[in-house]
Parts: sequence; C-alpha cells; structure tokens
Amino acid sequence: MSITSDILRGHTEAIILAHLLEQDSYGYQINKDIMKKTENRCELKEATLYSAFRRLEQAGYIRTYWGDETVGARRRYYSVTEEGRRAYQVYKREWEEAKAAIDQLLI
Amino acid sequence: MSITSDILRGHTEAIILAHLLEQDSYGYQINKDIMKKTENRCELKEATLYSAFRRLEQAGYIRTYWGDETVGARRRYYSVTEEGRRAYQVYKREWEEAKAAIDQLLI
DNA sequence: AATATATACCTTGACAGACGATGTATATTG
DNA sequence: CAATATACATCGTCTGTCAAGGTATATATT
Repeated sequence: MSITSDILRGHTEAIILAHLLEQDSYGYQINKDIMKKTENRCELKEATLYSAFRRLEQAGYIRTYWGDETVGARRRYYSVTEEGRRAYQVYKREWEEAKAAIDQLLI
Repeated sequence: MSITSDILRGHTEAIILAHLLEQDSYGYQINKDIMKKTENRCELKEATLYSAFRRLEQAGYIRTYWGDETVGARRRYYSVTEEGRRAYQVYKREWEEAKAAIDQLLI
C-alpha cells in the first residue's frame, strides 16, 4: 500500500459508508472497488474492513443481509441505514475540516 | 478538540516538521502555535507531541538543544536536520496523495 | 505569605484501530 | 487435480494517542 494505514486510519468507516451509499455491496467487492478507484494506492485490508463493518453495524449505521447466490460463495451484503446517512454527512464534514486544518499546517 | 485524533493520526510528525522548518521551536510553543493556527480545531496533546519528538529524533529528522534562558523555565529547542527536510518532502507528497485518494472515495 | 495561574518539561499505562497470519468453503481454469 | 479467484471470518500483535500524573520556575492575586 502506498498510502500508509495511519493516514487512512479514521477514514475507513467514512470510505465504507460512501461506497455503500452508491449501492449495497459486500466485503470482497468493496475491497476491490476501493483499490480500483484509487489505482491501488489505498487498500483496506480484510481484517480492517471486517472490524469496521462490526463497528458500523454496532453503531446502527449499516444493516446486513445474505445474498441469494445459488452459485459461488455466499455474500454478506451491507446497506446504509438512515442513521448511517446522517453519520456520513458528519464524517464528510469532519474530513473537510481536517483537510483544511492539515493543509494550513503543512506549508 | 474538534478534529478527532484518529484523523490527525499519521500527520503529527509532518505537522511538527513543517512548524520547525519555519523556525526552531520548543514543545510548549509548538503546541500553542498549532492550536492558534487552526483556531483551536487541532490540538496535539503533550504526550503525543513528546512521543513524536522522540520518534523524529530517533529517525534523525530533528536535533535538540537547550535554550539559554536565564529566567523562567528551561526550554528544549528542536531543529530540523537535512534528512528531516527530505523526510518532510516525502510526508508532504504522501499527504497530497492521500488527500486526492480520500477525496475521490468520499463522494 | 499563601494560592492560583501560566510557562515549561517529562513518563506511564491503557486503549483502539490496522493488519499479518491463518482458517473455512466454493467455483473456475489451465 | 493443482492453482487461482471468490468470499467469509478471527486472533494476536503492533503502534500512535492520550488521560493522568509528576517536576520546576515565575508572576499575579488574595
């Protein structure tokens, strides 16, 4: 990974929510999508991803359901709740603020 | 603190280096300056600051010397080494990349 | 003279998030 | 039939942050 985990840290939940706002998805797919979107510069490792899912679910920001695959491995889908949508707006604003602050500090 | 530590995490060393590139300074002052620059939105807690100093020194990015205060509490000053200057450029580029990546992920 | 506040340094221990390693199972492809 | 891709999940370790605590000097207040 070219972007260190400490820099990504604190954004994983926002990144996942952003992704799920576009459409319901599942772990493996989200992982691939994020790498593709960032041309392999960001990768959320599986363990990181799944622990974030657990936190998001516990917080009530996402809901999960099993896909109805008749073929291939089963998929656990995630979808954003209404509370999750609101939470995302907060995450997003926090990011904008942090970005401005850090930009001001790194001359 | 309005900007959570998890978001700032990974940037403390870059923030400190950036500050020291302007001029040599000491812990207490750096702390105050960062808060002032960001209108109290960012605060590096003392323990965080000092552990970052230790890492930066260990890496050879900063050097320290005692101020010659004849009055008041003694001050331990920090100054950026040549290696630290190069390291800062890397930190800075990493930040620009991370910013672009996260901006792309948070729609 | 005693107390509070500001300046300035520093350490310890706990916590939380990231992740390497590892494991399961199914489907495809060479 | 072995290798690879898809897909899930957990455990234990590592690292950075920080609350809490400590030391010492100087000034302002009561």
